[in-house]
Amino acid sequence: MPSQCKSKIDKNKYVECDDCAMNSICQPIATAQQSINLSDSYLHKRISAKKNKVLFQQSTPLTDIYAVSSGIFKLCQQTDNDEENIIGLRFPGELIGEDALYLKFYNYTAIAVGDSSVCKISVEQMTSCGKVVPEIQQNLIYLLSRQTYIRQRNFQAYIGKKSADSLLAAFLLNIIERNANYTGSDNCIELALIRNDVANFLGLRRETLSRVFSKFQKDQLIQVEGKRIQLLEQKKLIKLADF
Amino acid sequence: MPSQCKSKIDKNKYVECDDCAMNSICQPIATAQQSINLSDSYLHKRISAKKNKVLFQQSTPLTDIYAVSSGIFKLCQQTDNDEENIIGLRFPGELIGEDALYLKFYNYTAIAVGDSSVCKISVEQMTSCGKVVPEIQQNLIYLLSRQTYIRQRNFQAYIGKKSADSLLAAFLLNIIERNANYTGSDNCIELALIRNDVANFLGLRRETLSRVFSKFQKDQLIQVEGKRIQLLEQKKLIKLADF
DNA sequence: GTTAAAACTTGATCCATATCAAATTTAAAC
DNA sequence: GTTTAAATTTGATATGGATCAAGTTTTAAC
Repeated sequence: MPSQCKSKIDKNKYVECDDCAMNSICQPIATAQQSINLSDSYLHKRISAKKNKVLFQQSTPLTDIYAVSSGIFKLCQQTDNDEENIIGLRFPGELIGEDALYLKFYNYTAIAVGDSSVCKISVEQMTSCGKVVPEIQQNLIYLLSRQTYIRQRNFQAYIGKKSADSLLAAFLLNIIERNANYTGSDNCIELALIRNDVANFLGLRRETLSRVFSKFQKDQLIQVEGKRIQLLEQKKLIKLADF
Repeated sequence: MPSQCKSKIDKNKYVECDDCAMNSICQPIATAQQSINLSDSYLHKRISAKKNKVLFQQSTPLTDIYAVSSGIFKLCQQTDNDEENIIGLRFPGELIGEDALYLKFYNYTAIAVGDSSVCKISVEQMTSCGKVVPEIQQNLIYLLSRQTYIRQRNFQAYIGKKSADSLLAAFLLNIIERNANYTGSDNCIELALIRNDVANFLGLRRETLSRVFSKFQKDQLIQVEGKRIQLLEQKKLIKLADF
């Protein structure tokens, strides 16, 4: 039996630090000498970001990496044909910009979908700290290896999928899984994204996406009420998604 | 004018250590005390892997991470419907299995496409070394951040693309870029993969892929001779790929 | 080299998604 | 609250890729 789905997520709710990917590099560290509180040096917590706020622009030099604290961010790239492609989404507890650690430049633009908030770490200052506190290095390794795994899993979810049904099924399962800790539900989500953005991300037209949503509802696979989407038949969706 | 393309790549050619993603964690490290040669402790160089050799099976515990030294490996997953999905390819200089550092389990099966070779690092032994030689940690951070970037870039290349034309264009540009250092060519590749595997990876049927290959040749975008593929109109392909 | 199997290509038809068009619902601005 | 714009849905038609079928080429086995 599916777990109860809260009718509305508290807009002011931040992700728990324990559920945040940045946790390993933002918590106080107990060393032989003392417990260092890093929040004073390189960490800024829960900075508010209004709807459509641009965290950083594609091609600008890396200065900070972020973790989503509340809300959703979309990662966009301009194509040669001057269209905007959404190439990723980030939910509470997830990192933004950490893939620029290697390149030193951001390679997409990050935009707040609705009113949101982020925690922010200065890369320069963290690197300085890392030279004197080895634990920071170890924690960064953990963070990056976890991130590598997540990226791979995300890639697998979409590569080789073409049918609109399997794409939407994969998308819904993916975002609900990624938000389960934050929302407290493993079958339901309040998705602030408009359909147009979802279609853009999946490479479908909005009309097609709308039709698949309608079909899934008719077939009793999902239930939609405004922004709220609930999965009714998780197993059938997994089969559809070809996981 | 496109650079000359060698008619055949030397089958016995290994990737240069300087061009290998594993480089940062496999080279001798100069410490205050001494230069440590890690090849004695956790590194096995250039192990031969015959065609169809399985490096590791999906769901088995992580023991080693690999770098391709020569040849190509395909990463496969079994779906619920018992089909084999190719969810990734690895070329010389690229890592395999490093995304399991977080999960501790491999989440795909790695198979040699043709006769190949790999360098292999024991995770357990490397971790032990890392505790006494801090430089190893720093190098591992570099490696993982680079890998995170590569994954993101790879993801971007395919997400949101549906047309067979754009998928193949993106694929060709992607693999030629990834192999440029190894092959010495930025517009040409000898692809050991059979078309069936390419189609599987891209989520197309082999007939469709064949037709797109034919069309690209007719339109003078590429030139194909057996396994050898040369890009003639890189700019048009970039436009097609919607990069 | 000969034979058999595997890989690749091409054609015809069918179906899923894109496209074009218009109506309806929802959200934002005033 | 009213007005306006944005988002979403639904219908009709066109198109691109899947599917089925058969032939050709390439590769592997002997």
